[in-house]
Amino acid sequence: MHRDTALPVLVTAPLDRAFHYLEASASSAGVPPAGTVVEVPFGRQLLPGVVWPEPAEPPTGTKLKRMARRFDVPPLPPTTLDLVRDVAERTLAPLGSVLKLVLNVPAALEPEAAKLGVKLVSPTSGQKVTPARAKVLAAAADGCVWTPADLARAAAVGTGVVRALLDVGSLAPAVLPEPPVERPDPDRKPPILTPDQAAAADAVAAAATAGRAQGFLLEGVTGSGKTEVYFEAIAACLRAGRQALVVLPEIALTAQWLERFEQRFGSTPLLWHSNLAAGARRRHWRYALDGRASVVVGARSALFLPLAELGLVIVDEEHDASFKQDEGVPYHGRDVAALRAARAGCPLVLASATPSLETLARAGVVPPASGAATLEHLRLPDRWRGAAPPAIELVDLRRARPTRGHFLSPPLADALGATFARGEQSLLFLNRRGYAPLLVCRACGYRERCPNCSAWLVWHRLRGRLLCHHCGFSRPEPAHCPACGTVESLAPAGPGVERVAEEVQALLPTARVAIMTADRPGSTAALRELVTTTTEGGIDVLVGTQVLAKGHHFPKLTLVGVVDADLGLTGGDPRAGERTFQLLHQVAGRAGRDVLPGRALIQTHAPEHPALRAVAAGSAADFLSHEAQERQRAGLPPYGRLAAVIVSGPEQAAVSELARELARTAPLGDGLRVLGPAPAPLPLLRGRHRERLLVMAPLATDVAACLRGWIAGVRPRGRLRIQIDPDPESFL
DNA sequence: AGCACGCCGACT
DNA sequence: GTCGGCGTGCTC
Repeated sequence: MHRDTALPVLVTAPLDRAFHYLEASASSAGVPPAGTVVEVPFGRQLLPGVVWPEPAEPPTGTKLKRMARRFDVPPLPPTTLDLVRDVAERTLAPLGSVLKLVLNVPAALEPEAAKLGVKLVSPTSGQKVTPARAKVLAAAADGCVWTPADLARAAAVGTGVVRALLDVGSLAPAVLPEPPVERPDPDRKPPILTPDQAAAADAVAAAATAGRAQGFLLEGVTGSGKTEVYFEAIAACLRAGRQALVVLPEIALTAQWLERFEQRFGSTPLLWHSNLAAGARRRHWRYALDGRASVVVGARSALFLPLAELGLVIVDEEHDASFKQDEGVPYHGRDVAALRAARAGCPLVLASATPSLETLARAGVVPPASGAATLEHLRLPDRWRGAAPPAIELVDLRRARPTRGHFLSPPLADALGATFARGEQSLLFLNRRGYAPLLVCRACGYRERCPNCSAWLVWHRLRGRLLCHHCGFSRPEPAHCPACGTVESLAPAGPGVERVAEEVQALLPTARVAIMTADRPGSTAALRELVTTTTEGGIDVLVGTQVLAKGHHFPKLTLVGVVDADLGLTGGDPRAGERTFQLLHQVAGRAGRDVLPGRALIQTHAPEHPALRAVAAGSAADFLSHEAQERQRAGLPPYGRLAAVIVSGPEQAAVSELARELARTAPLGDGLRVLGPAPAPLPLLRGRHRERLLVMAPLATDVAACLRGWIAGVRPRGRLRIQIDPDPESFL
């Protein structure tokens, strides 16, 4: 007879501490270890949570509640609990919010409903055996448990026949065994590597085999064969009996990528992304935890899968801005990957053709931020199969002007015509959805703006609507000016992809032109189909946004046109130049990936901008060292710390007042500086006014701790919110 | 995050 | 007289 033990439980609510509970049932086997996944009554709801390792004093004078149940899954590994702590610490998010990222798989915790199949009982149970029934009985003669649908298909009959045999008792219900999880085979088809690839692969593989916590920057241009390198590192990790995790931008997770994996390893890896069906989600989460998953490939949320035997972490396209989460817990996938690898004591590979300045500094390519470089720099200098890099030219729009109301300069229009005439494909890149970024009244100058945001309404002509790209507000396109009433006076200003596609179609009436954006309705399937059509040569000119930059390989694509290279350079983002370089380099690299030589034309009003000159020269070295110097001088990341504090609320005056109060109470010392408040980049967003303070500090300062203390002293009243991003990537 | 409690304005 | 707005505080 022993007393109930009180155990601290961290619940998936935005709270920063554990609460105490009595064990689910006193008779259950042993005290649940830390990491045990439980369900507890919290307030008047039931929430999932984990038994938390930090011993804390149970509350006095309160009657403890009892846990509702223990879920039938293995305890979360200690490294996952460490990760929750690490991420909460760095992002200033409550522990419970981070835990929610791990446990955000409600179905995975529930016991699986046993799937029922059918199996043969007695082939000669005396019933009348029709030819169709005979076929089913023959198919089921192997004694295996079949799903009714599979059995009917194998016998080439309808499912009705199977049902009938169940009724007469020739077949009986039986529990379907779980399908075995495919294991990628590390020795299935090792590729022939170039000497550079082999050297890089050996370095990472050695670290994976030894279980060494070592970081690598794998740098190589598009087509240089980075994927083959980390496939070999994955193979080494598999041979060592550990799990490998590959994270890539959601959009780069394509069928092509999976095919390459399957060719190398003979089976597909475990997938993890936001559109996963509920059943697959459940299975994959459990396989990650129970060790049946040996290779997981996913978007940034895969970083929170509870992999117990992690032996390798790879971040592909590590520079990609989509690794940064801006809502909820503001984490950066690249940093979380580093934390995971460090906690697991395993190698980390950051791969990119255009690494971020942060990563270049850690690899010592530009001066390291503090002390020595920590990443080993692996380079793949050549394009795979010797394909030549595209010839990149800047088109100065101040000289080569498009005609009024058009957006393609004469050189780009000519190149499009010539490419089409040769039967080759072109790609036009413009990071702007819709037909035109705004409508202007020719009579009175009125412009349609969003009622909830400081933004113009974008005209989507194909949908016949005006849309706000920030809050989703939409209204039908007006027939007359809402201000002065003039009919048919609203004129589009500036280009979107729809308008550029229209211009191409007018220029090349017989060309097959398609628009590719990520937001199209029914996007995933439609997008995949468009990629297939294009690969097969069914499209001549593809006009699209950012989605075009990633992952696809179109053999006949030889011309890339960038309609407006200056879009990303406006605004005060200190990373604007770096971003522009990375994006344009990647887009230009889409041209001529196969035997045909590629060409890229980049239209700009600022051909002298260092980022654009670097793209044109195909060399980043000068630009990056210049960029590094600038950041060093300004004390910006990676040479200093930067955090954003955004105050928002429905009333401008209250927002201003709170922002000023924050500025007044800002902690001084430790070299910490607070700039602002100033209007945030979008001063009105979703009906909320926003002001921003920027915090800058030397690397040595624990900015998270300073922010914690500072914000704790200020109570936001009413509907005011204080939002902290300890590492703002985009400044929205 | 939920969810209750509690305190003030316009209705059957 | 009550219904319901949301500001405030708590959850073992």
